[in-house]
Amino acid sequence: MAASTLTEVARLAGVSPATASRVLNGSARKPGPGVSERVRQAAETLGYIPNAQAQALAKSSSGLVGLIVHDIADPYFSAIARGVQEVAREQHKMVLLATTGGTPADEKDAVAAFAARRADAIVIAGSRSRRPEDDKGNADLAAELDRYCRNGGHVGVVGQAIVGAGALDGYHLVEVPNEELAAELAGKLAAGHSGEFVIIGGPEGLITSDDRIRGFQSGLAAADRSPAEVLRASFNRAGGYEAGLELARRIREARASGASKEGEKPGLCIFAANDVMAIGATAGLRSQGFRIPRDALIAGFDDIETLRDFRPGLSTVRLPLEEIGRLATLSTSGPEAPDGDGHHDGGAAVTGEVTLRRSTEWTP
Amino acid sequence: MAASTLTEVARLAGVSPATASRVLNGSARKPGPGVSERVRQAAETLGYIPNAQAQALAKSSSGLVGLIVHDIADPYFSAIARGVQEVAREQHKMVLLATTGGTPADEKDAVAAFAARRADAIVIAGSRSRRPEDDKGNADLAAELDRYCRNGGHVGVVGQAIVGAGALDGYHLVEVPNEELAAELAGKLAAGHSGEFVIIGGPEGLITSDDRIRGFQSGLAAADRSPAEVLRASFNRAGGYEAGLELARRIREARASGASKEGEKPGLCIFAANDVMAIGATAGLRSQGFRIPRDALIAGFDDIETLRDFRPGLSTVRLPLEEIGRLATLSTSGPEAPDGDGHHDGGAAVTGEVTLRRSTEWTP
DNA sequence: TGTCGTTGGGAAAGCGCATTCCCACTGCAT
DNA sequence: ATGCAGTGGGAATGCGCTTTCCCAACGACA
Repeated sequence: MAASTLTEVARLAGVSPATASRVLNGSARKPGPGVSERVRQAAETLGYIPNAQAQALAKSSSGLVGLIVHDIADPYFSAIARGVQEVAREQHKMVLLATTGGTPADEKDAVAAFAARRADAIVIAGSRSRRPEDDKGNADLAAELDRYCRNGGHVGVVGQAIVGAGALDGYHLVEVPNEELAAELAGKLAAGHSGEFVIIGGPEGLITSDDRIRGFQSGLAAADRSPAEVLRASFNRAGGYEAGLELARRIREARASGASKEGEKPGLCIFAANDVMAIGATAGLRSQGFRIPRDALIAGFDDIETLRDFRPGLSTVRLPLEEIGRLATLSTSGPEAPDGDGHHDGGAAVTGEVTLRRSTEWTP
Repeated sequence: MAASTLTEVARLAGVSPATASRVLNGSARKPGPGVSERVRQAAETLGYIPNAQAQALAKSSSGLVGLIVHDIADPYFSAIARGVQEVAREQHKMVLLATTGGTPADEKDAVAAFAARRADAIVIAGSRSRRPEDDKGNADLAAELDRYCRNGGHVGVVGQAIVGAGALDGYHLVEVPNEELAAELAGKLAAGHSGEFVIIGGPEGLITSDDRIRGFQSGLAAADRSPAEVLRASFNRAGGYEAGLELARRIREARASGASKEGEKPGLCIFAANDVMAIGATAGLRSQGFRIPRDALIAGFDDIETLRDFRPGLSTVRLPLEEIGRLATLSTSGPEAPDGDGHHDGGAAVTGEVTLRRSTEWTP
């Protein structure tokens, strides 16, 4: 038994398919009440479910929103996904999920797949990269996106503009003031910590990471502190863990050389470019017997939900992740917001909040 | 500029649409090499992207996998989602996401939407409910699913059979031995704890929760212990937190009445029906000044990834969540596995592992 | 009473593709 | 030279729905 079609419903109701279509889907023309009732009855008894594919084909709009993330199980992305999902639901759309691990080539494939499905909008979360080895991939991705936009698609980008993408209509950006917030964080940390700073960042070229690092450094500079050394690792917990091990080694050396002592105010304050790295670093340090904030201070970025139950409370920058997902999605469908701030589209901007917790608070 | 169509490609290549279709999509009939090359060229220069909607309509198979979860930002679900996503990717399918908060009515809507999109398969994660107030919703959901299956759809269910769904072909179950594992956990905990047990469960009727509670009780019984009292709360962190507050009150009373003393081996061992509840409960207790495992022992269930960085290490039952997602998805597309175990389909089963950590380990 | 605007419904033309025929042509055995 | 299977390509149909166009019936107005 195949699913019943509009034609069958129409026949049962004794009307034409055209009429049936008019009553069952929100058409401009409203048929007479008697007819409507008959059609609705027929649809009910047949258990009619409209074929969305056919609808999409006929009116070339699919009711689909594509979402591209690095990893859906990463709390940062799943929070954004929740926001996207909410808006999609409100708009009676469905979200199509693609996870890419951040590889531009995979992201390009995802965009192509979304385009093939004629998704009404695409939301891209996750940092773009500027690494030379990704140039080719980025160019391809940008080309794919441009094509998608030229064909009438809308893309909402979280964080930063797509490298190399044209300034087309259809691009919408949710700006995250990573640099400013990182600077502010640095300032506040510098006020409470007189020792050294070190940064755990993602791979060089990862824009979000770079922005945060740059911001942090400039914040340090503004507080008359010398620039922090930057450790590079992958932009996830594993990377943070690695870096944590390395830092443990250094602390141990400092202790051995007498440059610092256990029980003293820690000489090191770590800034990890995102929370999961901070968590990883904490785990790495802990595995070597070091404690936060006893032996080192540490701060992260994002304020992912997981932190609520992380001990010690991690200092970080609160980002309204769910809201970011919402905004990115809304921007793709919203009214063509009047442009006033120099962007080529009505992009939205969010703000964050520096949140100091116990991980950067040393008490004798 | 609208996206170019197969017909345009065909015209450019100087062939018929039929031929173009044959070369660009894996058809059984392979056109001659000269023609193929021309068509491919034309497609390339036009930037042709096949319209998946039209393809789906024509061959009635959409390459879509629907995934239904309660909340995509819950680590339990996002881990499963990751598994589903992986398999989908391997099979060159895309996943459609729906989050329902566990409401049967919403789940029914999601199934209908997936059916409308002619999803090749639907994976339902998240516990079904048996509560009377959900009877109607469950029945509707089951009816919707039955219809979907009868129309040739495949559904993969995580955990337990759909209440009220017929024993149709098309249902595939990934069995999770919640009851057995909970019993095993109870046994191991009873070996190390001579005091009282209390269970924090989800709402009565939530099958996963009920299964785990029943298992835990029978495990206690097997160890000659009296049944634990069951506290009911919502099946998430907030529910756990509530329960944690209540338990804090009780511990305080016990202390006040002299029934227990601070610094003594805790008289209470808590079993939360899932990890996020356990985490919530821990937070609730902590907010009242109580510590784990100093003032109470606690264990959870699932071993979500978040636990890796949760202190104290939470005793739990390790479930291969990602694998569960994978299996559920594979089961919907796999070979019609020979049936031998009495199920009406080739359902898969996973196993878990009791994992004891510091949260249930009291040291003076 | 005749004409004109309105209304409610049907017929038909796609939307972009897959696929089933069908045809022209080749190479081979008879 | 005739028949045949086999091959590579095109024409046409249909997937299920929307939407434009068209037509009949109806009321109102002069």
